[in-house]
Amino acid sequence: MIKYEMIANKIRQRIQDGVYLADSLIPDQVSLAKEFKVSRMTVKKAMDVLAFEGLIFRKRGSGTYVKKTALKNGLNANLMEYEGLTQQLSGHEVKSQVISFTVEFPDDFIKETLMLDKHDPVYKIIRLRTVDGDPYIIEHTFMSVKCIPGLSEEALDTSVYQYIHNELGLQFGGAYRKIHAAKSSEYDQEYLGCAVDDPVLEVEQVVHLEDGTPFEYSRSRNRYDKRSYTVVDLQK
Amino acid sequence: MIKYEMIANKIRQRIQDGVYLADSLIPDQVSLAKEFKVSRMTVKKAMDVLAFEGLIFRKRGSGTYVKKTALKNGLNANLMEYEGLTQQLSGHEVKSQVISFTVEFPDDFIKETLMLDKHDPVYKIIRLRTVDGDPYIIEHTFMSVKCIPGLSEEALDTSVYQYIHNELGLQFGGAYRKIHAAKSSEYDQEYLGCAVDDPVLEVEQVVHLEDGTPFEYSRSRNRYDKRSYTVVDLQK
DNA sequence: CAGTGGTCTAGACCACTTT
DNA sequence: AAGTGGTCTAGACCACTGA
Repeated sequence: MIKYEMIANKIRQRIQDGVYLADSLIPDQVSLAKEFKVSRMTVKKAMDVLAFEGLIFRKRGSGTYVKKTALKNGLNANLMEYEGLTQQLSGHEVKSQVISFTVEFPDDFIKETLMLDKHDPVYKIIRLRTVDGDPYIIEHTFMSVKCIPGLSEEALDTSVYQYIHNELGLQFGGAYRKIHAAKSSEYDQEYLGCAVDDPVLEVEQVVHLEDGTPFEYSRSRNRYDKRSYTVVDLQK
Repeated sequence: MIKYEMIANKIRQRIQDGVYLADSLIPDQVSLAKEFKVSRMTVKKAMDVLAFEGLIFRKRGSGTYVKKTALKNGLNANLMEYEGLTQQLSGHEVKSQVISFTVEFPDDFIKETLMLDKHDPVYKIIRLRTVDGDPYIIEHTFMSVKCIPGLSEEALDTSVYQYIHNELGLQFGGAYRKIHAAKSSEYDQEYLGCAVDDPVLEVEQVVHLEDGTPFEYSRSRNRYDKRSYTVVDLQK
């Protein structure tokens, strides 16, 4: 439907198919505009998309090149976004076991973090995530009831994010994450089945809606031998 | 010089100054185009910049709004990019102590990771980074000599990245990072001065040039009680 | 239905690189 | 000097929102 996306898709396909080789020039914008029968601005916008994805880079006066790493990091880099554990480990049996699901009034920290009034209740969720039966992550989540009404244990079993997006029609606006190493607590050891001297990888995050409203604060403690956190920095 | 950047700067300033309030509408693109005496496309491009920075969001048919979190996360979020430790902790005395600086031929892993021939030498650098005299990070770095010729101990004392950018005139193309928790080794304990049962936060990274050439592989082991890794996800 | 932002055009000028 | 990508214009049409 949208022209510049269709052109971006076609060029991306050509890179993937080796029509345009890594580390070499691709046709100039004027030629591509002629080929696709669009204006040059539209071609440029398609190129902006591919540059954003890290597939190409441009040198003014010189031309547009395919990056050396286009095929290696390229296509899946975008899919590696944080969509929960479910999407990341396809081919394995990923399960969520709800250990507790309650509602309470927020303490001062949660109240400030989620920009709530002290009388606004929050869900408090503790979930154990297992892969092929082995415990990987124990996750403590606080979510604003005001933002996310009608959350049920059923939605927890599948994907909370799908519930928010599909059922409530809300858009995400991003997240702020802090990653630590920590000593495992007895609680971690019990649920993750890790040794007393095993550390854990803790990911603390605040997730926002499109308008900036923070709706979730969570801390997930990951078995250090099973999980790492990856970041792709595309130097925008 | 560039119009859309100047307009973006002015609008950003107005958000910062409270002329445009958080969680409320800003003037439509046609009005702004008239005010700044430019075409609407140019205003839109300025808005694209601010949307990318997470300051505003747009709803087709409705208007352009300032995000609730514009002031809180907004301006510094972009500066928080990875520029080494030096920029992150201003006001403290950050020092780099070079523990070893040698050149050798790459092992198989480094050869593959940096896309080298087995006869291409690499720098091997071990540095201890201290803040106000306290050890924070021990960093093992491998850099391609072919990519970064003429690296000296002098450049290590200040900033390797500045040397690459200013002296060699090379552009960065981003990085791929993997963050783990790990048990501290005797080596860590010696240099970081941490206890036997202290974990470390390990950041493993491959840094690329603009054209995709990987020029650095490094593993930095951080004192778990002093350092964490933060990620801002703007949901592009 | 009026107003909003998103897309697209055809053409212009500019900054820059390469020959 | 020729060719590249970046910016900008004035105007058009579209999809969507909200009164």
